[in-house]
This record gives sequence, structure tokens and C-alpha cells, in this order.
Amino acid sequence: MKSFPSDKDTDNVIVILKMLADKTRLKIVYSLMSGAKCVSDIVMVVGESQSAISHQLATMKASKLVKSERKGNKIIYSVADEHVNQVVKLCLAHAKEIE
Amino acid sequence: MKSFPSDKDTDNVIVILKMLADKTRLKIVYSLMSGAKCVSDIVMVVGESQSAISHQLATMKASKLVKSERKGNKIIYSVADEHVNQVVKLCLAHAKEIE
DNA sequence: TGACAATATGAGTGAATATTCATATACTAT
DNA sequence: ATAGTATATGAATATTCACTCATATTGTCA
Repeated sequence: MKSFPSDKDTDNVIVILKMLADKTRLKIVYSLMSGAKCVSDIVMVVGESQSAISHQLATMKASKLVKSERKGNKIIYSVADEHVNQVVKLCLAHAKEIE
Repeated sequence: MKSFPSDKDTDNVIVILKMLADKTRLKIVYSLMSGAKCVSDIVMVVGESQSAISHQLATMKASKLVKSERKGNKIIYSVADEHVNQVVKLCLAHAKEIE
């Protein structure tokens, strides 16, 4: 890296990393990597309270990690950017390397 | 993602993400991406106190993000795993995408 | 319209953690 | 040995933030 990224880019990098660096949010991303899901399904898979999941989805949406779409009674969430999946996969590779 | 990663892998993923999700530590990684550096050089480039940098280097080393090697009077730090660089680069790509 | 289901949200609390300040340790050179 | 330079570290403080609890909102269906 010859020159430092701009402050703005650095701040955005930190946003995505902070979002992924939490067990609840990371599990939410896990659950969405196999396809879009409504909130109650995410709640079931992740195993946290509805309120906790909803709060986290709100912050993740504000940070553009996920996007949502209403479908009748339910709100369907999905990963907003393929980079998010790639970051998670890379980190998993790292995780296995440091055994 | 068909099945969730193990708790152990998940915890390790969170470790690396947490380490990178901080401005001081991210700048330390930036500074090391162009090559190994001693602490005082990192201090200069990053622009935080010697104590703050040293504390962070200690946690980063404990988390295996960086490694160190004594060279006479100085301690030379370097990135411990190419995955770390790749994660940073991917996140930068994401950062530019969400503009 | 009323009851129910799905989701969101505000306030409050407790836990995690980044920095500072002061000081300790380790090495070099005279 | 002593002075000076480089790095590490313990304690204390301040801030961030994830969760809970209670409640609000929005939509469905009878």
C-alpha cells in the first residue's frame, strides 16, 4: 500500500468491519448467505430475541450491509453487496489457517 | 452457506474483524502493508501516542494479525497473514462501491 | 372493525474497550 | 556502570454499544 486510503474510505471500511465483527450480526449474515429471509426466520436460525434481531437489522440496513423488501405481512432481508459475502468467506479461510 | 460455521471458526472470524474494525489498528495495518516497520515508524505514520500504538500492537499480536521480531534496539512488526491484507482490500472495494 | 401476527423502536442498563498517564523493561553506546 | 533510546504495561477513565423490556406500528384475515 503506497498511499493511505482517504479518511472517508477508511471510515466506510470500518463501518462494514464493525458490522461484521459481532456474533449476532455475523450469524444474521450467515443466515442470509443461503438466501433472503424474513425476520422471524432469522430470529429462529440465529437464536436471539426478536427485538435484538430487529435492532441489529436496522443498523445493518443503515450501514448498507443488508437491504429489505416488504412482502405482505413480512419483511424480507437480504445481503446488499456481494463484497460482504466475500469478506466473510475470506475471514473464515483465515480462521481455519490460524487453527 | 448451507451449514453454519463452527462456533470456534466464528469466534476466530470475529477476532480478525474486531481487530480490523478500529481506526488506529486499521491504520497500523495500512502502514504495514507496504512492508515491515518498527514501532516508532508506525507511531509516526499513524499519528497516535507511542503508548496507544504499543497497546494495540500487543492485542494485534495476541490475535495473530501481526508478528514481531527484535532487531537490536527495535522491534519490527509485520502482517502475519496474507488474508489480512486481502480482507482490507476487499473492504476498500466495498467502501468505494457504497460511495 | 377487531383480533392477531410480524416487525420496529425508545429508554435504560451493563459490559467491553481505546486512550492517557505514569512507569517499567530491554537494549545500545560511551 | 550510566545515560539515552525504544518498547511494553498496569491502572483508571470515558465512551461505545448490544441487549432487554415495554410498547408502537403495519398488515392480514375473519
